[in-house]
Amino acid sequence: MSQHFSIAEENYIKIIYHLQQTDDNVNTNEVAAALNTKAASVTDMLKKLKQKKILNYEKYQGFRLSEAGEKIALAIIRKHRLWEFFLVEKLQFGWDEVHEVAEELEHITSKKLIDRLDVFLGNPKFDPHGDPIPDSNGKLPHQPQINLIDLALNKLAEVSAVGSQSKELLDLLKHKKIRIGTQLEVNKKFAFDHSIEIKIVGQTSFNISQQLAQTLFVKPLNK
Amino acid sequence: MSQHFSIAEENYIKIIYHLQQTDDNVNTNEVAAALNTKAASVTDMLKKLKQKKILNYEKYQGFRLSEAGEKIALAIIRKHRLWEFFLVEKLQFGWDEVHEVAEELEHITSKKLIDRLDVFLGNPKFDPHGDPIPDSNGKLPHQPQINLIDLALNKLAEVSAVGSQSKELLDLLKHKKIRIGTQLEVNKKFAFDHSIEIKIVGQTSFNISQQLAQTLFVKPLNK
DNA sequence: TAAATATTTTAGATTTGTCTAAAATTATTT
DNA sequence: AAATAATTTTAGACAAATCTAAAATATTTA
Repeated sequence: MSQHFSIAEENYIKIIYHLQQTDDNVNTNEVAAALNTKAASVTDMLKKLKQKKILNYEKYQGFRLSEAGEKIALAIIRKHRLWEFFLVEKLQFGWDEVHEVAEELEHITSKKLIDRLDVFLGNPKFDPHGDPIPDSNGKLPHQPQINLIDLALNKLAEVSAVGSQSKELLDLLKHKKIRIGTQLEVNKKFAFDHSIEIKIVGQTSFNISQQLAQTLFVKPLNK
Repeated sequence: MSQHFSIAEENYIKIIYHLQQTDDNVNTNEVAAALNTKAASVTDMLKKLKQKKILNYEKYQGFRLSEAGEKIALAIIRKHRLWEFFLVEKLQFGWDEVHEVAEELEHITSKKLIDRLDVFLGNPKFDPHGDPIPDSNGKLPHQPQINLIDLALNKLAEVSAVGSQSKELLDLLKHKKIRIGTQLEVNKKFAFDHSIEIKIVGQTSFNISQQLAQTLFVKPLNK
């Protein structure tokens, strides 16, 4: 029946999925960089994935996952995000320390396990970083969020997701006391460096860089 | 620092640990049979484990884990049994369907994860099959008791421990008026469903399921 | 558009864990 | 204690996933 994939294959599938969200054609070097490996190794794996009908790929022409490949990617992402939710909600991990552990847990194969875990956690729709969790059919919940940098002035909004899971970013957010669900508004935008002044509800306002504002996503609240 | 072991190595370490509990010298064929592999493959791995100081091994002379090896084995067994407990208590798996999933989960490396899971589960001392769970230092809980299912017929015994603290189990035990110190004997064992008929001192006898009998531990009394 | 540069693929090696078949060693029988 | 049987190890091969170095192709630039 359904094929089995090695951990190495799964890691390629997942990375290619993420890369093709922004690029319409993924290329070898990007994947090599993301997986911390060499271009030659990537080519070898691409051939294998193509042969397994997971990948649409022609030599030198770039590649994308096939429909079957996307389904597999979403199943892995579902596992990753549900485990992250578990680690934070049930085992009191910080949201900045769950990523590596979830990288291992996402390769546990039992479908029954993950569907039961989903129920046990109360069918969460978003992981601790605000990323949407696919349901057991691979459907992603829709979330109408915008980039913080595009938020209108003095409009209340709620932080709904972060653009990366890097230690550096999470450390900065912890320090600024910004987390998923934090309510804030933008008071001023500075043209000089594109930094913005924000005010978190119940705190005094402060400045954040353009770079930070671009990695934060918010859901406007109708006040 | 502390070495890292592959999944294959961990599986060998675990099997050798289990085998050396009953044999004083483990041999190649036993391991091959237990791991569903060939004797030649076992020999290859033995050399590697010896070189890593995990195994006391001389050609043709049989082998046992070194002290370091036993520590590693106990850490893996700890993970396996805690995950089994989690699956049964939190995700409503049947006690008979957890083994394969736990075989995968036991190789997740994070020590922090497993210690937090331990706390989350309430520091259980026995897994759903009644097997003792090593603590975070690798110490096994002392167990001078036997499983109720192994109690000889018509031999008086005293309930000394329960295999879990789950609400469901405790609810059932309350209803059946079974608590620590209760004196009882087994009158009959039924092969069909492995249920047993027990008689609590001063009460009429009744049947209990295999599952319940396996979560109860008793200390035989010399009457 | 031809040359220079960057990207991608191929060729051939390496490591891990496995295998089969044959040789070496140990254990058992008669 | 010699012959037979069983076990264990060695030798050599293979698949998966990786690597380096070189060749092939595509892209950019002058």
